[in-house]
Amino acid sequence: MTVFDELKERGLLAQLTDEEEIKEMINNGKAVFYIGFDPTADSLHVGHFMALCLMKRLQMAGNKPIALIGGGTAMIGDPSGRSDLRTMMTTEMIDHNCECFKKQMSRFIQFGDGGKEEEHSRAIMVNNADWLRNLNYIEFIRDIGVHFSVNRMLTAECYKQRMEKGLSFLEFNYMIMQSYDFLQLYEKYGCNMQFGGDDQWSNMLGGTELIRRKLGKDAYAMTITLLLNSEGKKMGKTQKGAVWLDPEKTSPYEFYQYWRNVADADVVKCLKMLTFLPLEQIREMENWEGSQLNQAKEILAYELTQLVHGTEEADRAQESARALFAGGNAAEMPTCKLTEEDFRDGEIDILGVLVKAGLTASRSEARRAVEQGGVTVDNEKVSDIKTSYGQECFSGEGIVVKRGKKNFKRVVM
RNA sequence: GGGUGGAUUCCCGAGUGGCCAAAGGGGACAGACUGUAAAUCUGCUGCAAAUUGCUUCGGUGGUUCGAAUCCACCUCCACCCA
Repeated sequence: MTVFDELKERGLLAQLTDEEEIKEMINNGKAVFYIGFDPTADSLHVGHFMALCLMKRLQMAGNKPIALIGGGTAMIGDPSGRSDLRTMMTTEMIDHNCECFKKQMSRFIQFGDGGKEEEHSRAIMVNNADWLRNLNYIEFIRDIGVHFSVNRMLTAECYKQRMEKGLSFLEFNYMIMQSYDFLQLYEKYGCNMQFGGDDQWSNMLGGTELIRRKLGKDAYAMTITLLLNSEGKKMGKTQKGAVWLDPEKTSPYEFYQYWRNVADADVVKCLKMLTFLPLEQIREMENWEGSQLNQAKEILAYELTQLVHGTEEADRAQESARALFAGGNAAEMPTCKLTEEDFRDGEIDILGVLVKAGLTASRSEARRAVEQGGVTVDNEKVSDIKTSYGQECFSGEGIVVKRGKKNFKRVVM
């Protein structure tokens, strides 16, 4: 099966400028493509992960990836899919985030050192801060700005949405910056394709048009389907925020649990779009129903955790989850350590334990959880908010505190 | 630059002198039912030493016994005119 067919079958392709041409190029390893990542946070998230997987798939087919870090575009902020102005980030923050991105990306994609001997498909990483931050305004608008029609830009979906809520001139320029990136990469590295999330479509078209007008050359763009759940919301978000790839921000266990808990309707889609499991195997799972789907969820969770955090972490996460939900006691469990200071007169009450363990945000919330019967200690329901524990309870194995069905913490001293 | 309408708790949105920690909805969380799913029903949703106290309604200052609510100035946003 060719890469193109595989991508298509997995439901990853959304919009393409020229299907035949793109097919031919990527199937034969002739593409030099780029995907841009704006460093708006200090870790990559699931959305980026999809893009990285796409990069990997194309790289395996012999195409050359360019990972573009948007140290310049992040200074502006992409208005696409946003209902309001992004908070402006300082240059220091952006640069810090760029560093974090670089580290994380190197885990997924093989980068070359730019040496002459290396194979064509080694990836390169560039930062658009290098050419965007020092632009000369007058020169730039004469040279590049002249090729953009405001009338046309305003009809782009991403701006249309903002016509209601307001759009600043700063953000309005985002599309031009991104288009300019494409032009730069085309000239410097012969980059002939751009891939990205479907919300980037208009920005990407801006680039292909700019290249045509400026150089008279053809360049292509293709978007990947946004990963939406059955309710039409972006996946990879929890109420606490995004599901991060950084283990410090989202632990492997939490990461595993996120996927373990996806809705029935979304499992197969996720398997197809996010994992590298062979399609035949996934097709088989498509016929699974009812509680059998639970198995598919376990596979999904394991596969993804492995891809992101490695086999060892995936095993540990899976083991913990199995043990905990089977009612047993797991060796591997998120653990919290108490210190002398947490005790008053040698004791700590249940509310204190919940807060310390990070299972509730405040004592009030802890109180509510207990009052509603949502708290268990070593599988015994705690119903009195005044319940207290002496230091000796936390020695050795400690105690396992559970809030709700899915939040566990071992508490030791 | 001129005019008009706005800013309320996670979000939407009521409230226009005390009965307001602030209606209603959404979301989140917890319970029942389940399959660590969905749907449904119930509870709950500022903080705390908890029948009470404290902090909150864009910001600062003021009027008042008492302000989310009235006044002044400021900041930000949308719309109309230039």
